[in-house]
Amino acid sequence: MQAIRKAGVKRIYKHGFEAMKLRSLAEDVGIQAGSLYNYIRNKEEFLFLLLKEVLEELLEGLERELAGIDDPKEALIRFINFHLRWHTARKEEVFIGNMELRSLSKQHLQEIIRMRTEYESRLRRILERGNEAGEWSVADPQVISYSIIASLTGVCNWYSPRGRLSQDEIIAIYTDHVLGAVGAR
Amino acid sequence: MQAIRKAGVKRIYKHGFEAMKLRSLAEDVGIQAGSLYNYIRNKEEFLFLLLKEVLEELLEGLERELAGIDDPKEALIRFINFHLRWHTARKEEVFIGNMELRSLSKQHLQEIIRMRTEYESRLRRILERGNEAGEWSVADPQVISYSIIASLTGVCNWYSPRGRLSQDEIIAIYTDHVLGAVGAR
Amino acid sequence: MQAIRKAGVKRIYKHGFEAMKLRSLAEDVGIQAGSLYNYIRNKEEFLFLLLKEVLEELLEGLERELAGIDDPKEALIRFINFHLRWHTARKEEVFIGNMELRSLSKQHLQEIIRMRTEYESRLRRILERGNEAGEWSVADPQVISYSIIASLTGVCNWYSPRGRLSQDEIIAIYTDHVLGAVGAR
Amino acid sequence: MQAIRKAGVKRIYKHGFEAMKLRSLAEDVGIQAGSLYNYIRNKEEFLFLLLKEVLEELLEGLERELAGIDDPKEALIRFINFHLRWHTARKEEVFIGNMELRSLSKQHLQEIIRMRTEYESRLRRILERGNEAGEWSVADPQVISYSIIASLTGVCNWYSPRGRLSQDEIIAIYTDHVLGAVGAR
DNA sequence: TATGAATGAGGGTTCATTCAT
DNA sequence: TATGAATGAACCCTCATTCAT
Repeated sequence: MQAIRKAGVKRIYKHGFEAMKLRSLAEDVGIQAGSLYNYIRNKEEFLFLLLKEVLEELLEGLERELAGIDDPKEALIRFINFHLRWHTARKEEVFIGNMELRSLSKQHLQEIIRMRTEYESRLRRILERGNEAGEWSVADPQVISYSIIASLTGVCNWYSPRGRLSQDEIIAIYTDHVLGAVGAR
Repeated sequence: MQAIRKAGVKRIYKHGFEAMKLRSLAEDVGIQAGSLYNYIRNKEEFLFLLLKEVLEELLEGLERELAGIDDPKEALIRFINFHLRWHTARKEEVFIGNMELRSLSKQHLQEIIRMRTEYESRLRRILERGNEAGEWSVADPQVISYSIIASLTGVCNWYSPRGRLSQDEIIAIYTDHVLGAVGAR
Repeated sequence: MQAIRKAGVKRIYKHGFEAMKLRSLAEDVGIQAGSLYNYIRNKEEFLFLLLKEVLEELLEGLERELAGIDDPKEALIRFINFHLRWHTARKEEVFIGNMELRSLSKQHLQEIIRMRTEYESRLRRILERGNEAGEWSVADPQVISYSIIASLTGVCNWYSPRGRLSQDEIIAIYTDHVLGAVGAR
Repeated sequence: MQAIRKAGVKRIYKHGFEAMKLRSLAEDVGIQAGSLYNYIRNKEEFLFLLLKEVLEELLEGLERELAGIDDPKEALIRFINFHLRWHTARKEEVFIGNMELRSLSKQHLQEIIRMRTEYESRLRRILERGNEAGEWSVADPQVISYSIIASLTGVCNWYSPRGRLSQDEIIAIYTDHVLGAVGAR
């Protein structure tokens, strides 16, 4: 099953979910297409479970990262750090999570959206707490949280482990950038 | 033909390019599927022409917006303004341009990428000119240009003409945000 | 379309509806399987339309046969005559109508059942009118109408145009049999 | 094994033999599909054995019912009685025996047909003996035997233990009906 | 006897595309 | 330019059946 998951992520990342043929996926793991159905109920649900698992791990990871952190600036820095690390390390899964939502059923889409919203709201609350603490003065925490997340997530469009910049360098650049944007440099 | 274009944009935006059936597209404009081929060569080329036209207008628009502007800060402000105005006004086409690249043939993809890169490079050069002019000090203009564009483009994921914020308010928020980020507030 | 219908009846009669492959049906009429879908919406609906048309013609035929007949005995004789003629002449379609109901969707099944019930009720009413007119005395017109119809319909299990008995001989035998059964010989 | 038989009869009666999935059948008796093959050789043979057993019991039952009866009228009455009792009590198995013959292999079909023919011939011989004894005068014993059996068997299309009529009432109606038909009321 | 994973052969259906009219 | 019937290649999914454990 883990092999199917892995092969699925690779294929979906490369060709898109609709273009991924179950026959090819099966071939990747060395079984017949029909045998896949011992592990998945259907193609759409397979995608859903993939995305759900990613989001669950993402949420848990963030939870752990922010546990016990009260200072808003420290929290923001950790958020940036965590988000970038995650979105470079598991770039493929993240990419799928942004691209293939349209292939989900209505029900499944709702659940995924719910989890994403929950994740995003963590950043919004950090920004709000910073406002309250006088750490910075962000005019519209909602919009700015979207802006920051979009900006950070964009990294997985061009990041490569063999690229010019290391993870740490990227994190440094973005951290400085975002802190400047909220006025907390 | 313009009717086909319009219907195409709507359908692709709503369900994705692969999920858009030519039969449905034909129905939208009141003809039979076969008749579409009097206007398009095939489905993939239809997508390509759509995207190309959008990018051409985008590039021309930016050209006009920045014509004769030498001051980097002024240029940056105008870039933000233009990009947001465009990405809220023609949100659907922009969205497609970000999502459906995978459905293009290799050749067509290259051409689209080239145009996108050209567009992005305008912002990078603005950032570089600001560095040279001492207007700000952006550590990595390449990365920061990606960051800014991702952040601005993200607006089309949530913007609605009937939403809480007007175009102008959104522009104000983002302009302040980005200027802060580069240290030119 | 009529060719498809004809080929469909033959195949369903011979191998059963579930066993009829659309590929074979298409082959029978000299087209590809996919082309069938220019004429039918899906396999199940094809069956439904087949059965519905048969039943419509059956009902219309009976209507015409009994039009203006008041005498119950005369009506009964005509019913027997009509039913047998129909069930020998269009034996295959009738057979399908009795065998393949289980392959219909709930909705379609209901509609077919409704038409069958309507047909059966004609005989029941003839029996009732005979009771009222003192022509005969049938204890339970409902049950007896079922019994008569089952008995007559059974003919299509063994009838063959090249068999020992002609249509007319069969009709004579059954007419005498049924009249005796209701006590009107 | 008896559990499988029972579950099989139920499923086949309800959805038809082709529509009965071995997976469902296995689920009904609380095992996996593969385990069924410890009890059956394959799906088709399972059906055959089902039908054969039913017909064997039917034949034996009739044998016992008619043993030592010489009088044709008495024999006819007993035949009607037996057939109806059987076809109401074991309606589901009988129904299958009439509907699912097409799913049998050629060999198996022949054997089943042989048994059915044997059963039917008992009635034909009763009618013939009645003719010889001057008890009645049936023009075509072959056809009339088919007619009577079809009429009686039809009862399992509408009979319900909780219906308007009891088994005994139904038997009374049919007996009177058939005796009238052969002219022996 | 039971499991459960695997097989492999389709089966219905879809859909971009073609082409004679 | 429009039609509509046809193509043909695939695709997802099903299911009886097998077999190592």
